[in-house]
Amino acid sequence: MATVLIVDDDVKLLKMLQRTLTYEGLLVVTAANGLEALKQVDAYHPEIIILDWMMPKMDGMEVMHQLRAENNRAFILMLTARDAIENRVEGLESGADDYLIKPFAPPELVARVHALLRRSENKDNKLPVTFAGLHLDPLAHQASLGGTALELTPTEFDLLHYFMRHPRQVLERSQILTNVWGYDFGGEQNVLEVYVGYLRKKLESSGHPRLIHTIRGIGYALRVE
Amino acid sequence: MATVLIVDDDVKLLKMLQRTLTYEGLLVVTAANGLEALKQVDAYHPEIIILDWMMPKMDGMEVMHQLRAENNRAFILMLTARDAIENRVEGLESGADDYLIKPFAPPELVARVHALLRRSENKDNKLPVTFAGLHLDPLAHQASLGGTALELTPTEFDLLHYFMRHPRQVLERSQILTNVWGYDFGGEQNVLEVYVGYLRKKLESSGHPRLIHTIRGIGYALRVE
DNA sequence: GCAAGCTGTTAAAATACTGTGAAAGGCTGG
DNA sequence: CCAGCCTTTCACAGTATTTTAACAGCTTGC
Repeated sequence: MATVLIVDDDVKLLKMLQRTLTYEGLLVVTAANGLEALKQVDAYHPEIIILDWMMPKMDGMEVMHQLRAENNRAFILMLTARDAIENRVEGLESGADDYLIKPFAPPELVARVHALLRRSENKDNKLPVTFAGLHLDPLAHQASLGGTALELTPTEFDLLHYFMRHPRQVLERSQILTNVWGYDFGGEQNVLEVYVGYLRKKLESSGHPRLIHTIRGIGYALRVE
Repeated sequence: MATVLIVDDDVKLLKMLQRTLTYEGLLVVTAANGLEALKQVDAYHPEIIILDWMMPKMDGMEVMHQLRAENNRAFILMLTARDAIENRVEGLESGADDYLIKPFAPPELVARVHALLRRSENKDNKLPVTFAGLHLDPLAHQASLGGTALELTPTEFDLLHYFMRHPRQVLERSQILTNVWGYDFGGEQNVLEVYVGYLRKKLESSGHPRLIHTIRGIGYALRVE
C-alpha cells in the first residue's frame, strides 16, 4: 500500500485530507510543521508528500530542499495559497513534481495524487530491498542471500519481492495471489504452496534457517524466528 | 536532444509555443489536429506531448487514449480552456501527466516541460560510453571491444548503445523495442532475439565471455558475470 | 488419539519463451 | 535497374517455467 505524508499547519484541513485519502485506500500519515515532517519521512518513507508552502518554523520550500538534499526521491505535491506564476514556477523548477492552489476541491487532489502514484509505481517497486541477509534488486533482477546469488525464476522472484516489501507481516494467501499472480479465483490449485516450497528450497539449501513461515489457516510471513 | 510534439488547432499559439520551446533547446514538432498528431508521434517518438483538449476531428482526450492504448509512455501535458474541475480530473485520471489551463504564461509552460523532462530519463545520447571493455562513440559511430573495432550495422549499433546506456539493468523487451525500434505493437515478431543473436555473435567471436545475458521471461541485461 | 482439514512434496504434463538458420523483403548507391 | 547489404519474417527445436494432480504429512480441536 502506498504511503502519503500530508504536511499542513491547518489541523482542520489536515484531518479532512487524511479522511479523504484514507478513503482512497492510502496509508496516510501527517505532520503539522516542517520539523515534524522530516521525522515522519524518516519513520514512514512515504512515496508521496503533500506539502503546504507556508508554515511556521520551516516552510514547504525548505522542507523540500532538505529532502532533495538528502536525495529523497518522494513525489512532492506543493500546496500554495499564492497563485502568482513566479512562485509556481519556482516551486516546480526547484524539485516539486506538482502543485495545487488553495483552495482546491478534494476530488482534484485525489486525481493528482493518483497521477503521481501512477508515475511512482514504476519507481516505487524498483528500489533494492534488504531484509535479514536477503537482498533483492528489482532493476537488476538479482537476488542474494548472505552474499551468494540466488537463481530465481520470474515468479519466484516476484513472490520473494512481494514478501520482502512486507516483512514480518502476515500475508494472506488471497493477498499474495492477487499481488503476485494477478488473480485470485476462490478455489484454485495449490500454486502458492508449490512456489513457497520452491523458494524455501532455494533459500534453505545452504542450511540457512527458515525465513518464510506458514501461518496456519491464514497465509505466510517473512521473518526471523 | 529531447523531442516535444505540440498539438493545437490554433496556429498562432502553435507557432508561439514552437518558438518558445525551440529557444529552450528542444526539438519541436507540431500538429494541428489529432490525426496529424498520431502521425507525428509515429514519425518522431517525442518524449513529451503537449495536447490541446478541444480540437476538430479528434480531440485531445481521444488522442491520449489512443496513445496509451498503444502503450506509448510519452509524457502528456494537456492544455484546456475549460477550467471545470471535472474535466481536469478526467484528464489526469485517464493518463495525462499534467495539465495547464489556457491562457497560461509561457514561463509556466516551460517550467512544466522542464519538470516533465527531469522525469524523462533521456539524457544526452551523444557522449561516448564505456563498459566492461566495450567502448562506443555515438558521434563517430564506432564501437570496439577490448581495443579491437566492431563492425556493426546501424540497428546493431543502436541496440548496443541502448544496452550500454543502461548497464547491469534488466531491460524489458518492450522497453528495448520502443527505444531502439521506436515501436512496440503487442504481438510482433522476434526481431529483438535475432538482433541479440547478431550482437552476441560479433561480441563473442573472439572468445570473449558473454555480456548480453537473457533474463528469461523479462528481457536482457548487459553485465559481466 | 483421531478424524478433518490444511499444507508440503513430488513428478509429470502443459505451456511459454528463446535461439537459430534460412529466406524473403527493403533500401540505397552506383 | 541492379547488386549488395541490412532488416524482418518464419518455422521449429530445445529449454525453462508454470500449473496440475495425487498423495503424504502435519495440526488442531474434540
